[in-house]
Amino acid sequence: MKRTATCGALRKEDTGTSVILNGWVHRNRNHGGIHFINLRDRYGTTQIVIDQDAEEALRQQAELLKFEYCIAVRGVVRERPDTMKNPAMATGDIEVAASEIEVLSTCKTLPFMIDEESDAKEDLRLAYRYLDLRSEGMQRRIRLRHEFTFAVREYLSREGFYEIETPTLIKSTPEGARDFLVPSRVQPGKFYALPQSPQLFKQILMVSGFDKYFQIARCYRDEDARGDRQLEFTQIDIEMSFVSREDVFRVTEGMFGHVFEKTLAMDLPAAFRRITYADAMNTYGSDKPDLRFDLPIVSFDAFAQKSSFNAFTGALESGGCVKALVAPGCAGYSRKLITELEAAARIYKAKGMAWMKVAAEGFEGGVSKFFNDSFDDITSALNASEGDLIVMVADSWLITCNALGAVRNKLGHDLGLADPKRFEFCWIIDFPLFEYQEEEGRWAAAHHMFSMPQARYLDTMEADPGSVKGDLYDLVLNGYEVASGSIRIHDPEIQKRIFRIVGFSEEEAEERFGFLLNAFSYGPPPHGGIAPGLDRMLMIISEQTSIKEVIAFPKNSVGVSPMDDSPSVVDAVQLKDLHISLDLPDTTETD
RNA sequence: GGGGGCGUAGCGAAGCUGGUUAUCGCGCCGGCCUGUCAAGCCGGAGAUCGCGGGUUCAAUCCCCGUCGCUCCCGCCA
Repeated sequence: MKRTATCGALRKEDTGTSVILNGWVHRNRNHGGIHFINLRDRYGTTQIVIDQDAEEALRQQAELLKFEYCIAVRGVVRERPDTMKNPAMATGDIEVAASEIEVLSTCKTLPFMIDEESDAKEDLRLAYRYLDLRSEGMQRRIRLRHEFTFAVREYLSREGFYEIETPTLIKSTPEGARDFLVPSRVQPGKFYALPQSPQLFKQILMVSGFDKYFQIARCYRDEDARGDRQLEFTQIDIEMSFVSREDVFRVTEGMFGHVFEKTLAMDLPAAFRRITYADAMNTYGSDKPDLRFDLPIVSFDAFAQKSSFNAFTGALESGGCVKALVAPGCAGYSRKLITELEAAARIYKAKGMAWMKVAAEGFEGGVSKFFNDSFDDITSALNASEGDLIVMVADSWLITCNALGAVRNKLGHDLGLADPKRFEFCWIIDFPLFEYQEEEGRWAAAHHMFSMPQARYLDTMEADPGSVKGDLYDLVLNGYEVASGSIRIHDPEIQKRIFRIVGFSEEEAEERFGFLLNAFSYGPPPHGGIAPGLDRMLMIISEQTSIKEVIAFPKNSVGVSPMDDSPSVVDAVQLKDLHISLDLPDTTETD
């Protein structure tokens, strides 16, 4: 019995039609005389009825149907009596009166119920992912993922971009994240790496003249997972020639505008807000600020300076800073709640968090005695009023920013200021090009070595690497970094200078990136690009906090796929073919 | 590498400053039931309380170790 309609299709207008439906038994309700089955497929759910006057054989058959049996039903569409309509169901005006049922396959007792969202533990869901994917929530998110990538392809193709595939077996480049390695059988002792991104290849495609490129590209990074990070993930990789940052921004904004309209029926602003890295850190304590709420961080240096509070003056003397954050209406916070806020600050290495409550006539509690002299000046500088809680951190600039940024995020969350239905994009620009590696005592590329320094720093780059801003940018959405990109270096002389600053010898550069540098000696065009993370983006717009919810077959937090049990031990024969011998730690099980 | 949380029937949870037969909901099995849509009612089966060791007259509960999962810090050019 091949289906003539899907389980989401039938409406009042189909009354009287004879149909065949195929699907899974979602619910089965037997009332003795009358029998209801909710039949489910990708498209929806339709109520099947076996009436009291149906043939005895059919009624007995219905009795035997269990959860998730895959069945075919022949029947006639009929409108439900008015009082029996279900407005919560798309097909709730009708039902199908069954005349024949065929069991296509049976189903064992389920390890967990197929509900809208499963409440089973994640590992169990992943072990039975094929069942978990039947849930309404997973079905909806996988469909959203399809629609999203479809809209991306639609927009970029229309803008003249070519989708070009790049290899997934490539040369290992030790910079950046750890590579996943793939041994070569034919070349004993040699390894391919899986790409961390198509970075070098897309730049080479620019040299080849494909001046607008994109790819929905799988990337691999052998680093520990996080809620928003998976060791295997997908990015929308984009690169363009003869462009400036403005062109990359325009395409990205246009693309997401199109995608949000198509997938969420939502209008985005034509251009996204821009914040410099320094401003983002100073005001929001993060280079990926959540702009759905304000809660700005304010400098407290001036008040700290003239106070007699040693923890603050000490931080200033050692070159640090003091910053404050107003928690609106939180003067009633208990010691316990304040300690929880402090814990958020401590995660990011703050040694402590000072606080005081704003009362009508002065500060109360915590460190108030040091600052009551400046009550009016402080409340006006911080825009604080009675009933607020002021929290402060004194430390190095970076620790202070990060710590208060964490407190800000916690407050935004706890006070319900972060509306999950709002999507606040912003560009973070003017990133430093280099960062100093304390342990190694050298400068390193903050992003990667192929990003262009901004023109005004070209003369002073070697003299003061720390001050150099790159033509680098991130796209941030609701507190997550969702894309990162830059204008690349196409001038071999500038590239050589960058290598020198990060302590990369010409031999080393030649060994690792020789093919790229060589390509760049054959008329490379100026170019730049960006790479939005598809999974993370989908996670945010589907209001999830785990990236696993938008990936059909994700790995768990330790890189295992409980369904197919990868990674796994392999045959000695396979290893021998690959010229590999194992040197395992004692504790490792090898089955 | 480090820190927090969790592990009790097929699933989700409760219990535990140590004490008879380990509780509840869902699912499963049997019965009843003519309009439900998380159907309802009655009955039943199902748990070496993650694993190992220790303390104790007595351990699901306390202690030590270990394994697994989960979130976070580090890491992620």
